[in-house]
Amino acid sequence: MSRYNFKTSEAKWQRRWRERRTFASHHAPARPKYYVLEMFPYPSGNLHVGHVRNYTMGDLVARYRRARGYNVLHPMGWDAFGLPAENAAIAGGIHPAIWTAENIATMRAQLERMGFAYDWSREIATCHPEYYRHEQKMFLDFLAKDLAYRKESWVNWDPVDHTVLANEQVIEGRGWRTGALVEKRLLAQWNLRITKYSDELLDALTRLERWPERVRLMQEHWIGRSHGARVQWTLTDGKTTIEVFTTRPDTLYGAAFLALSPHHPFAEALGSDNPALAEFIAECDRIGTSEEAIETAEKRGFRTGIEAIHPLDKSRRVPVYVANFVLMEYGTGAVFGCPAHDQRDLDFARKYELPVVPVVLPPKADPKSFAIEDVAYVDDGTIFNSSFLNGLSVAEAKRTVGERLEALELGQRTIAYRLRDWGVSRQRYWGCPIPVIHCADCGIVPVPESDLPVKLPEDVDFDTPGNPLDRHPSWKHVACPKCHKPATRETDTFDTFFESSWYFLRFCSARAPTAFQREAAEYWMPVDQYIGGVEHAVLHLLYSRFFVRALKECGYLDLDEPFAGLFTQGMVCHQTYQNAEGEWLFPEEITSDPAGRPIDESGRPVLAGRLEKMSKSKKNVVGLDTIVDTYGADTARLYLMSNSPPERDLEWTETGIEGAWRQVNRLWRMVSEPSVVLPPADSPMPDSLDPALIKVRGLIHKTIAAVTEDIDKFRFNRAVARLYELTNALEDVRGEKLGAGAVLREGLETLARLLGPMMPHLAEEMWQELGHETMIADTPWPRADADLARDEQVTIAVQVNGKLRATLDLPRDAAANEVEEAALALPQVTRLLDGKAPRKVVVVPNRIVSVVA
RNA sequence: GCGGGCGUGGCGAAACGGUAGACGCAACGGACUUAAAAUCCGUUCUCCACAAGGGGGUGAGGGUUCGAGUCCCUCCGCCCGCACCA
Repeated sequence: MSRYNFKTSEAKWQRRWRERRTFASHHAPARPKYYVLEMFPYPSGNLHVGHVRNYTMGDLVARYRRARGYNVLHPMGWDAFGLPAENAAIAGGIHPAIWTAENIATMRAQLERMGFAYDWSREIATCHPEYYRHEQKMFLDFLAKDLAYRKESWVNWDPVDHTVLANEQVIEGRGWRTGALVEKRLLAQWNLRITKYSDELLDALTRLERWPERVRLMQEHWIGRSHGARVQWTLTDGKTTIEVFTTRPDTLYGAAFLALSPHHPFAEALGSDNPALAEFIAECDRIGTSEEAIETAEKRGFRTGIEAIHPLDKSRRVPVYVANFVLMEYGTGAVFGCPAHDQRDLDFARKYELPVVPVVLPPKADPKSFAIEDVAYVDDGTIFNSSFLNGLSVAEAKRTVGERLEALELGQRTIAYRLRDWGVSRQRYWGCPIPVIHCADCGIVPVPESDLPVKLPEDVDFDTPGNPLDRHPSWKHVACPKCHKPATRETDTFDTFFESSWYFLRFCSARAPTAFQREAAEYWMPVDQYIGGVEHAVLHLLYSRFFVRALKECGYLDLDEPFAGLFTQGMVCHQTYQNAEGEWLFPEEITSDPAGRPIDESGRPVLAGRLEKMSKSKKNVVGLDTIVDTYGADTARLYLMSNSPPERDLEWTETGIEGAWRQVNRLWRMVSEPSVVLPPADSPMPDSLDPALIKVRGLIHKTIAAVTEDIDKFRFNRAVARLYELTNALEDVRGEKLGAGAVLREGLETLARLLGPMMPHLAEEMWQELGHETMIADTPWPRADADLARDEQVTIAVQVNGKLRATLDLPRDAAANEVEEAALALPQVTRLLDGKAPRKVVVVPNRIVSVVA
């Protein structure tokens, strides 16, 4: 019984693909192209099983499309800037560039061992000046087009990483990498004007038909377009006007107060001569970052003593508060409160004993008795208590009041967005330098293009916290390009999402002297199939969509969207173990006591924890090298594609990978020790076959059709099941039947070709063993013969009153009346009909007969 | 709170509105073996029955339909995203 020798086989085919440059892709405008891309990895040190699942899917698609005749681009590179490299430098004294390069070498070798069909000639690493120089140029172009600007603003500060974070990088008030509570800091930093494209980024989502609905919804919500109105309120001091934004101008007559953000300019101005208010504002900032505030989120206000005059009824006054829940960054930083129709305003009004006047009457409610208790009424109804708006619906009132405000020049209808500009400055070393110079006389001066790239200095020290670029003895001191007087470089570097926002363009012409060659990009783009984790649903995917728009505006290329098709795969999970103290344990640390209960090395009981995403901290990581050493790349690839739908999480189990290994050996045995003598390759199929073999041939062609459809629809787990089914059927092909060898050969060759994208080494080995000189990688995808795939006999279910009572085996496409007759003649049916005629009979051709007694 | 998704055997899961549980894992029984591994054959939703056969079954309840895991309504549970966005 021979075992498949994956070690020699996998190395052999990897070498052959490499030597023949099988997967190098070439610009060929006449051919249909297909660009497959997996989100490129951060070179953290080792590839993990989750990466491999992602890349196996991409590789499967790439090889499949190649077999289908497409000119495929399938590149790989490294998202090489980032904090872990810098942290390694701080902890271990190794330079980030060296740490990164070593990790890349390790991970590239791991990718090669998996046999992925990448065009390695296009490999890029974003930390190379040959890469990042181009984004420095882009930034200068953005500056020229006013798509980049510098602004002092309240930013998210991660106290662990000592850097600013973008809004998208703050999850539940914590830094996305460190989990540390984010603080608010007032800093000048560079922003990219993503909000310029708010409408376009939102509206174009509907055209991204091959994106998951959920990702589109997340982006839609993130952009957060709200229709409303701006309304001017004059204060009783007679000189100040406060503008508020509202989505409910129809409730203007229900206004009970005005609330300003603590950072609203007028609030700050009042605070400067009111110590109590200044203290309140300071407190808001303090509490705003504490854990307690995020959990309790108590609404608090400071009554300024000033009143605002109702814009549509000068006789009415409402108090003006400074309130902790009003955000300066959204709308105008000021709101009017209508307690009857907004829950938060109601809570605030109850706390400060403000009047609650309903202005929207629910359907069928009595205007005399309707009152708000603890719950604000937020649904549609009829406007009342509202002067000229009385009797209108909410929608009508919004329009009418909008028109009136505009006529009186007291406001206008407008749109507000949740999306804010993307802050890209990071106070760290291991990133792309921002190519500007600060000059005392000339202000901010862009680095001249001829001076690009601004390279990172190599001689930096990490002994003290903070940004090493800032304290480097010489790097930042330069002459101002304009006036030539001493000036300093910007020492912030770009957010690393800057690099990943355009790498897919660089791959189109990875060695071009410019960022990319326009014709190459316009040929290959957009990416036809992009594959990665859902964690980038707003971050990377939104930034990239913005980038292609910004680059288009700067004249780089004509492209609307970067990714035509997107697939977000699930995570790979694994069993975890914890002891009574909640400490995570490695599986090797666990033994069992005499009663068979799991215990740790010191005899304490162990709890089998829940399935968790593999992570070092939870000690449930399965090492990729161990898997490949034990079972080979194809077995790992097969297991990762089987058992779970690709979008769902996959549980890693030892028994599961062993099952895949059994299948690999079964397939190998079927070709190396076939149960029947096979005719030579390319022999014709005999004219007559045993009926059982005709069925097997039918299955072969059904499998081709089904696997093709499954791969097209990203149902890899079903494709695997289909292939197992065919394998099971081929195992039953025995020599005594007429034509067995020829059918078995057809079946095995089909299997090898269908397995090609999934288990490429084994497929090549099978193909060679079957006597072929060619490679599967160069063999077209098999075609299903529809005539062969069609069954001549079909099994038809017979239901009586909705219950299955019998089945009928009949020739395919039998006439409906014959099928009905046959069904009604069945004893199981006549018994239930009890001599009576059926009330109704429904015949679905080749499927079912439904009899109603 | 708002938005979205999902509930099917012991487990991962299949199922154009048409024979629920394909395929795999695990388990059990058997063959081969001195033995084990590997391999092969068989059983495995559940209940009644020796069997033939029959009843029940896709989170719960209702509805549409000749026919519902699938469509509609109500509820329960789990997961994810956003969260003071005015």
